[in-house]
Amino acid sequence: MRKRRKEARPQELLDAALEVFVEKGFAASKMEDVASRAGVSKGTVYLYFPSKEELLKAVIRHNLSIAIAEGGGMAAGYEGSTAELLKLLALGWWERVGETQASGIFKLIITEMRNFPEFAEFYAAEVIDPGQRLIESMLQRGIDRGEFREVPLRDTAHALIFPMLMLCLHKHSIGACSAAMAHTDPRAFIRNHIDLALHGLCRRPLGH
Amino acid sequence: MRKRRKEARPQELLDAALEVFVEKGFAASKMEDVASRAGVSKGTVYLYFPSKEELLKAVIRHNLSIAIAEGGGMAAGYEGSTAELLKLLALGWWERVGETQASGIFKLIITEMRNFPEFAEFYAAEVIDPGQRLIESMLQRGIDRGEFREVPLRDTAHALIFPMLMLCLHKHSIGACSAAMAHTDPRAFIRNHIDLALHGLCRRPLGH
Amino acid sequence: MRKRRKEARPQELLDAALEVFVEKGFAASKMEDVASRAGVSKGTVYLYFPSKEELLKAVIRHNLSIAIAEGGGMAAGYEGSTAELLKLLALGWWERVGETQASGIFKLIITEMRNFPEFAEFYAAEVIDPGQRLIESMLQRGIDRGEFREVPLRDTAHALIFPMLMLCLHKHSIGACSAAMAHTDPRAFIRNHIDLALHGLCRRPLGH
Amino acid sequence: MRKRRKEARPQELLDAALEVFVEKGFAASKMEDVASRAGVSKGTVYLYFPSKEELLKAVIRHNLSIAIAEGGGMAAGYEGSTAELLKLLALGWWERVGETQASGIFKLIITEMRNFPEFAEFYAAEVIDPGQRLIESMLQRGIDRGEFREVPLRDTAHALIFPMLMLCLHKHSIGACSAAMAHTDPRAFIRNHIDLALHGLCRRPLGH
DNA sequence: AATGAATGAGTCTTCATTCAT
DNA sequence: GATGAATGAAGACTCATTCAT
Repeated sequence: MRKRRKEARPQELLDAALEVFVEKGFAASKMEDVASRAGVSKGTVYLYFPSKEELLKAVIRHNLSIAIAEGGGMAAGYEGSTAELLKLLALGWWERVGETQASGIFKLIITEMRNFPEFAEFYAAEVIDPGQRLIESMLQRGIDRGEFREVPLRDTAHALIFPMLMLCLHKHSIGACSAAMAHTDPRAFIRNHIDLALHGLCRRPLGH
Repeated sequence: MRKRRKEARPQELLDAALEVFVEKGFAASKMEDVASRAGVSKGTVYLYFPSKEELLKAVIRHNLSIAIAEGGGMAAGYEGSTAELLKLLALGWWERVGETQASGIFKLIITEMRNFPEFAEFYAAEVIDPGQRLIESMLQRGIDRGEFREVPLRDTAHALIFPMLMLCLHKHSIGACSAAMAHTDPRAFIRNHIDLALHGLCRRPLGH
Repeated sequence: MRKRRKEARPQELLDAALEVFVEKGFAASKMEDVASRAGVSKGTVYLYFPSKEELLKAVIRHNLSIAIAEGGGMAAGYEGSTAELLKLLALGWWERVGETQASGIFKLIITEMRNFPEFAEFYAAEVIDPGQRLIESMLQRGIDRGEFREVPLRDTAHALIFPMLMLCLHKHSIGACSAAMAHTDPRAFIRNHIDLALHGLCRRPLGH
Repeated sequence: MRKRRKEARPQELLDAALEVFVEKGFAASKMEDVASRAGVSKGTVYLYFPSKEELLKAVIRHNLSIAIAEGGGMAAGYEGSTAELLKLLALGWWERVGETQASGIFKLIITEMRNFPEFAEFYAAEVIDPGQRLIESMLQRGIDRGEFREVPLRDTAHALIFPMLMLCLHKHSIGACSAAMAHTDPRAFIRNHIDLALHGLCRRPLGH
């Protein structure tokens, strides 16, 4: 237990740090809050991360990896309709990222990117580009297979992704303030959002 | 430099504060930065706002008023098709809010809402509710006039609004980091987004 | 009226300053408080006194002069018993100093002397010394006339003066906090104090 | 210098704070002065007291407790003459309070009471009342035993106490400015003060 | 002379970071 | 490895003082 604990420390600290950073924002977060949320003392954090800033970077690297890893893979080798695939992808991503604490990473990124422009590069290269390429390739697949009409790939990809991100942001801002304001059913929203887009994408009316 | 401009000062300070707060985040912003961006000294800010927190509140109140004021009005008395109206509304809002500094307010709101939950109430009552009701009423108009198919009003309204907000956030986070990452043409994106949604909304294929 | 006002300014400012300084202490007093209590604006104070410190010095000089002026004179040429003279002197001083705002000067002196040791010299030379000499000469008069027994002049003078000063301090500290704690009847206290000193507590001389 | 002395720190800080506050006055005292007089750095004070004002309150509570504790007790069970008892009490109190740093508390109280009226209540209830009752009961004892003539208890108690307090104030104001002005022999003064009160100035009761 | 907007030095207070235990 | 007392740089805020009007 002691031993296991020790090896789990960095992970526990990253989780605690993510929570605190997302909740308060990086600048307003205190190392002591991170420490106590992880159940250790102030000094201990410094045994694993040399500074607050490095902790932030580690938090971002770690959680973006998760988001990235969850994004890929699903699409490859899928046989069914692209419409179905898009819906599966969106709901799967939500389940594996949006519903976990890792979803907060997007709030963090948006908040802190201007203070740490070094993230921009990393984020663009590792998250935006692959994500965009993934969606664009799926749109292209739909177009190629005659499912979708011709649409501008980039803007349409964004139009598909943005509401998903907003859902994450919403959850960690106003949605965290009171139950009343939280989205009652994010999955229903996602289904509707994809439906709407698909209706708009498809050459002919979808059957319902 | 000692100019006497008591009347213009509050506005200048609010503008400077918005810029700084959006850029750095509230906690990481220094009052002195706000002051110098407004061309005054540290102490002067306190002649007009009693504390950093009150300055934030004033910034939010002021800029949300702007966003609200721009949102309403346009729809009333419009005679044309709802599709056209939606598109006009979206582009008009972008022009009058999205393209101005006031667009940063949404980043600020999302960032700071958990630290100042009092904003949540205000924001929900004064921005989200009216905005949502506006969009929902337009959707209903489209449905009533036989332009749109039946859709869930709330989720669809969100699906329409979220990409607009993301555009604002984008502009003030990654979009501000380098020209390369800025959205090359937000208006084209909006047109495409609304097009896509309208395609999805309309009972029959739109003519192009 | 305008003209008269102008000439009265310094006096009005000194009075206002004394009140504020005695109430809050010098360091905690704001020039603006002094100004507004005198019914003028911040800048005006500086037309009459070059700095807060100089204002303090002026306040002290001015009010000590009053206390000094009231102290002397009365004794000279008095014909009656020294006991009577002492009582008259004490009550007269209370009436002319203790009951006026000028009584606060002693609180101010005691409070600020260590911060402005330059006052010590002035105070010692202009107030303590003359006051002590006055009382001592009266005690000597009583002894010379066979009214009083031989007592140590200096300590006895202090023993006579200290309660008078404490009465001033009391009035401006705890006595100012609530009516309940104010001395109900300072004159009765003074009469008793002098009586006690003159009379003695004991029915007959104690054996030592 | 990083010593680990959590236990002794509060006491050291209270002592340093008393000195500084008495010397400069509360408002003019800097936390850093308190810290350095206690041999620690600025930040350390805040590990033990949450604000300057709370530090003041703690200083006052702590030192008044001392003054109170020293005041009581002595009188109970004394068998000798009341005159002797009064003298013992006065000299004992001076030795245990007046000669220590704690004597400064009276200057602090008088100075700050109007700024912190909450002290007034505490001070009245815990110091003035008990002190007065103690002296009054001793006067009553003297009267009951035929040692003293009938005197007004309250005013006479004040007349006995006030010079003792003035001695404290004197020590921390003018007495601290130069050796020349310090009371050369406070004990002699006290002895004389009590003697005077006990004895009376006059050879025989004055006729009125 | 009088005003009060503006300034910026000075203080309180916080918190990332260090290091003796 | 873990702790938490201690540090001191940094930032919010105040207010004596100045000066254009």
